[in-house]
Order: sequence, then structure tokens, then C-alpha cells
Amino acid sequence: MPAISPERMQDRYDAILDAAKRAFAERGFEGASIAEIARIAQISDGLAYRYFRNKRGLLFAVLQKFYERILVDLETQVFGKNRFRDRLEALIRRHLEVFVSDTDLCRLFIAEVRGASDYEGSAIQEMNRRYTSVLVRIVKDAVKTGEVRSDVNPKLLRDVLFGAIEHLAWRYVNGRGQLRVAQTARELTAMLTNGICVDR
Amino acid sequence: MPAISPERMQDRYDAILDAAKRAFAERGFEGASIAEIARIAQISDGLAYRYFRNKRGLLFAVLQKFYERILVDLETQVFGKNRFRDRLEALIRRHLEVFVSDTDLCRLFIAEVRGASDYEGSAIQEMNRRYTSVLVRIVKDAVKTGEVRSDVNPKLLRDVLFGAIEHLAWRYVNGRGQLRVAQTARELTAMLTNGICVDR
Amino acid sequence: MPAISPERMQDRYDAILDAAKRAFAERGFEGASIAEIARIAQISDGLAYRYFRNKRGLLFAVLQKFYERILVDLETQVFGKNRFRDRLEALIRRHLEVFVSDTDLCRLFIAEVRGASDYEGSAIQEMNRRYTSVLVRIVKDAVKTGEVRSDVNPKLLRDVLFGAIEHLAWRYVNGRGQLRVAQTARELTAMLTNGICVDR
Amino acid sequence: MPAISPERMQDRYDAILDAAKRAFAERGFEGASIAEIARIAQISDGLAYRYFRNKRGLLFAVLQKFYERILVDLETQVFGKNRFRDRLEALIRRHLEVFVSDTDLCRLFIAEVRGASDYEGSAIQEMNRRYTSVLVRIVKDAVKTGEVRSDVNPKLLRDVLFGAIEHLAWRYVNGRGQLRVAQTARELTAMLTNGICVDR
DNA sequence: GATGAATGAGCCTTCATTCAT
DNA sequence: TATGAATGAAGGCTCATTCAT
Repeated sequence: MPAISPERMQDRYDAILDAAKRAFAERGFEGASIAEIARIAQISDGLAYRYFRNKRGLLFAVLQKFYERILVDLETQVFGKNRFRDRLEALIRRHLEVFVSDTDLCRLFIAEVRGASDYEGSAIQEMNRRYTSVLVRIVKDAVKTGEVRSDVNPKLLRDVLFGAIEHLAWRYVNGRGQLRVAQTARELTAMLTNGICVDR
Repeated sequence: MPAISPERMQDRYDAILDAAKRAFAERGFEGASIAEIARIAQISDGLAYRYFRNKRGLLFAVLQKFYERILVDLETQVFGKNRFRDRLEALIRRHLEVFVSDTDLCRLFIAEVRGASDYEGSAIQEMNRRYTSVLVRIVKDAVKTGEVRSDVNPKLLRDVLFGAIEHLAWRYVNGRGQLRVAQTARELTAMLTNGICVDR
Repeated sequence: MPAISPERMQDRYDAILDAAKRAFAERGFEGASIAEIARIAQISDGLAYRYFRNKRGLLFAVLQKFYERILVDLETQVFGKNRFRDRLEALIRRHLEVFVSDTDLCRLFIAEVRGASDYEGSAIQEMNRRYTSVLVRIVKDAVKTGEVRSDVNPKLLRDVLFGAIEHLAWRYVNGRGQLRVAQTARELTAMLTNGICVDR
Repeated sequence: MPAISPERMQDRYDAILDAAKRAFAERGFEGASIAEIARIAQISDGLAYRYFRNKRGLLFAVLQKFYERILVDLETQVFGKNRFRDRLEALIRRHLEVFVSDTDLCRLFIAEVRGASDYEGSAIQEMNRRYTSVLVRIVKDAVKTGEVRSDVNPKLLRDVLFGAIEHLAWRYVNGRGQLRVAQTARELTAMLTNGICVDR
């Protein structure tokens, strides 16, 4: 018989994760302290280290959970459509929406993790790969159906799309300007599918 | 009458800046210490605070100087061409080249400054604006000459292009993969000018 | 009626003691943790505190058991001889052998216990007293038989002998140099019995 | 011109060293904290790290200074005599006196340094070597003059003597029993020079 | 102007021990 | 009896910044 019930352990785990999410979101990784997180979660400092390897592991767990959630959402939205253009626009829209609904977590990932050395080979990187591979899959499908030209480089497109969105969402994430989700999704879809030049 | 000549002051300034550039490039902002920078520049710790407000100001000065240099290079390359496609490809190629020639400074900017709160309203941000506005200018010119469709959103294109390049250069900056400058410039130009779809 | 059989309790006790012996020997007292000992003994952390007062008590129990073993061995060897010189050499040889066969436990005792304040009045100290009193006994016997001068101070001799051996064994215990047991026993016996000076 | 005078630096250095000596002596190495030492020396915590590498370095510096002092004293006393027995007795007496006059430093060295891994190859070890080599020197001299038998192993004698003294002084150092310096010096000298046996 | 000594706040982590289950 | 979750104190060290010289 364990000293505490599995339910309570799970509650603790969730409480710590939630506290960390809030603290990291509000103050960033460096700015937040284990002591603060423990206080919010109403646990002792040391207990955090029983549930998570260290402060960094806590950050990764927060983002892991985040990615699990948005990955399911993305797949649901994208594969609910059949035509490539609809799928692409759905992907763009959904991805933009994440920046609106989870602004702090997005900033956290971009600012504190994606550029760090321990990102390489991490579980977060694997989640990111799965997330962006949704685009690669729909492009490959569309090449088969003839909707997309066969000489298109899917990985370049992936970089273009996710790089572009991150770039334009960054202003919003940092509290300046707004993010017109539907309109941007339409425009970006058109730009990528049709190109910007008059004649070709 | 100053105690030291203006020339010597400038030398000092340059020496500190150069030392900071090296230290920040090698160890990142947090990893570098004022003591180390002072040692490289062969000055005392305290003197650094006479030339720069604080460690952060030193970082900004390093990147300011960097931006001044690459801005001139970009304009030279881009406006040396006449046709829009050539200008676009030149811009992309030049921007990619910067990631190759100044890898550390690019990582520095992306990882340590662009996501920070003090970037907003800073001189660095202004330099970044000037740098990316080169693209906006050539697009507007091309709309006038009929090379680019008039319904293209220049700012969206700017985000797409610079976001895309940053995204694909990030792998290279972090030491994994290589950066095929010429080929990527060609492919990306084609993707943006022609679009990815077969019919439109 | 106990919840577990006395046999099982004894097994537990022995398992913990053995685990502690290994952990302390490998990492020293500070370096070893209760958690590690519990893991080796396949018990929980808390259970260790039912069998031993605390970490320190565990260490003392380990050394207590050790002393019980070497005390019997020493008496067997020493009192198997009749002449004083033979007894003395046997004692020295046996004592030196312990440093070779139980190097880690010797270091543990010397480094972590003998200099500590809680050694005073402890059961370990009592064991040590019994161990060293073997020398005192054979000296007193030898004074009666006329083998040893009656003005010899047995306690001073005890300090000289055990201090000397510890001093010369310390190098060996710490991994530098070797310990020539038989030769050292002979030389040391001669030095103490005959003295170092030519005339007297 | 330095920011503070060399005299003031030396004063600081001495103050820290003295504070450390007191703190270590009273509470042992672990028991003393940098904060406490800094408070006694009336400096800030951080400043201690400018004068000494770390807490361990501080301890070594304290003992280094101690050894320098007692080495000079020992040589003065020992080489003030001519005959071997007088020299030996002077060495023993002087060494015993150190345990009386600098009890805490002796305990510090024995308990906290001599058994530690960083002692090996340290400056302290070198000082210790010089200190004990005084005995080796007088023995070799005495072999030449015929006072000591030529088959005596000087290094074994060194271990016997210093090991013996440490052993018998340990009780005193730990506050139990007293240390009869003159009497012990006489007895020990006799024991070592004449041996303990009646006939040989 | 230049120095570098001095400051002191700040933070992660470990681990012996307790106690609810 | 046994578990192991929970506690929480404790401390060395770094480093940006200031200021006396």
C-alpha cells in the first residue's frame, strides 16, 4: 500500500505542473524560482524534485503536456478536411489560434527552449517534429492527388510556413499588435498556393 | 580637456566592443561575464561601465554594429539588380549568407535579444525594421512595374520570408545540418513567386 | 506477537548492515545516503530507522560488527604463541593484515569515526579498547616472565605501536604505496624490542 | 596605484585567515560557514572568494601558515642540540608541545585534512613532509656518528614516532586526559633508544 | 580617467528524518 | 511492520554593480 493514493500523487503532479506553468508564463524560466512554484502548488521545495528531475525538467514537462494537447487539436482540424487548400488553411488557422489561446506557452517555448542546447534530442523536439510533420503529410498526399506540384520541397515549405507564422505571431505574443487569425490564414494560404507574381 | 584623447577613447570603445562580441558569441549572454570581457579588452572591470551602461547595453551595442554592417551589404546586393525576381533572390541569398558568415551573432540576436522585453522600442529593433523593410520596398516597386500582383500583402510576405529563413537557418546555427545558400535561395524564390499548387 | 518473524527481522537487519557497509566503504559516510542503502538492501528509506537510530548509528553498527570479527582473530593469533617476541610479532602482523583485507573499513573508522566527538564513550570505543588491550596483556605477562623490563609503560607502548601502524598503513589505505606485512612486522618488532641505539 | 594599499590588502588577508582559524577551530570545517567567517573578519561573504579560492582553500591556508610556524620552531629546538638522544628528546618534546599550544589546529589537521583526498599532492602535504623529515635527518646523522645502528629504517622510525605521538596526543586533543610533555618525551625517547626487552 | 576591491543579493539542490497511510 | 511521500533547513558560490582611491 503506497503512502499516498495514486489519485493524490496525480493531483500533486498536476498541481506542480500547473504552478510551474503559471510561474514560467509570468516570469520566464530564469525569473521563476522553485520556491515560488512550490508555494503556489502548496508543497515544499524539496518535493518538487521527487516529481521532476530539476527546474529544467519541470519546464519540459509543462511544454510536453502543451504539445500533446495541440497536436491532437491540429490533427482533428486538418484531417477533417479533404481538399489540400482547405487542409492547409485549417492548419494555418489552427496554428495561429494556438498563439492566441496559449500565448504564454508559445513565448515560453520560443524564448526559453527552442534555442537551448538541451532541446536537441529532447522529447519536446520529438513532439515538435510530430506537430510540423502534419504539414509534410498533407503536402505529400496532395502531390499524389495532383493538387500540388511534384517538384515542391515539403521540408522547405514546412520551414517557410512555420517560420512565417512564428515570425508574424511574435509581435502579438509580445503584446504589440493583434493577430487576425481568419484573415491571415486566408491570405497566407493564397500566397503560398498561388505565389506572388503575376506571370510565371 | 579630457584626460585621454578622443582617439584613445575610441580605441578603448572598440576594444571593449570586440571583446564583448567574442565573449558573447562564444558563451552566450549569460555565460559571458564582465570580468572576462574586461580581461580580453585589457581594461579593468569598472571601466566597462564608463563606456556602456551595463552588460545588456554592451550586448545591444554589439548587435547594433552588426546590423549596420549587414544593412549596407544587403542594400548593395539587392539594389544592384533590376528585375524583381533577381532582387528577391539576391535578398534571400544575402540574408542566408549572413547566417553562414556570422553564425554566432545571429544566434545571439535570436536567442538572447529578439524575445526579450527590452527589445521593444530599442535601437536594435529599429535596425531590424530597416533591414527587413528592404523587402517591402522592392515588393512595392514590383507592384508598380506589374511584376507582382497588387493584392499581395507586403508585410505578410516580409514575415513569411524572414520567418522562413530564420526557421531553416536555425538548424544550421545550432550546428546540425548545413545551409545550401544558392540552392535554397533559388528554391525559395520559386516557391514564393510561383506558389506551390498546380492550377490556380 | 510480532508482525514478522524474528528470523525475517534478523535477515532485514543483516541486509541493511551489509548494504550500509558497502555504501559507506565505497562513498564514505557523507557520500552515502540512506536512500542508497535502502535501495541496496531492498527496503524503504523509513524502515532503516526502525532498525537503526539514524545514519550514524548504522555506521557504528557496521564498525561494531567489524571489530567483533577482528578481535577474535587477533586473540587467536596472539595467544597461539608463548614467547613475548613471537606474540608481539603475531600481533603486529595480524593488525597489519587487517589493513590489507579490510582496507575500506579501516579507512572508514579512521577517517569518519575515530576523530569524531561521538566516538567518546561509544560501543566502538569500548571495542577498540578491548582490541588494543591485547597488547597490554601480553606486555604485563612478559614483565612477569622477565622478558620485558619492568619499567616499561604498557600504555605508552600501546600508543606507540598502534599509532605507528596506523601511520604507516595510512599511505596504503589511501592507495599509494604498498604494505609489506611480514617484513614490516619483523622490523617493527625488532625496533621496539631492541631499540635503535648502538650502546645503552 | 591600486584601489587599496598593499598594507590594507595584507590586513584583510590576515583578518580573514584569523577569522577562519577561529571558526574552523571552534566548529570544524563543516561546522563553520563562510558567512560566519566573513562576519568575524568584518568583510562581505563574497570578498572571501577574492582572497581565497574557496572554503577549502581557506582551510589549507590556515594550516599552511601553522606549519610554517611550527617547522621553524622544531628546527630551532632540535638543531640546538648535538647528541642524538638530546635531539630526539627535543623533537618529541617540541612536537608534544604543539598539541598543547595549538590543540585546535592539530585536531583540524588530523580530522579534516590528513584523511581527505585533496591532501595528496597539496602544499600542506609538502609542509608535513618537511616537518617529519627533520627526524629522518637527525637519524641519518646519528648513524654516521655511530650513535644509531646502521640497520635502522629511518622511515619506519618516522612512522613509529609521529604515529605514536599523534595517537597518544589524540586523547588530549579531544579533551580527555592530560599530556605530560616532559615525562612522555623522556619515556618515549628511552623506549625507542633502548627497546623494551630485558635481554637481546 | 582608470582601477579593482568590495558588496551582497539570489538560487538550486540534497538529504536526513518524520509521519500519514 | 512497512512504506515512501513530504518536509524544510542549510549553504556555497557567482557576478553585476558601486565607489573609494
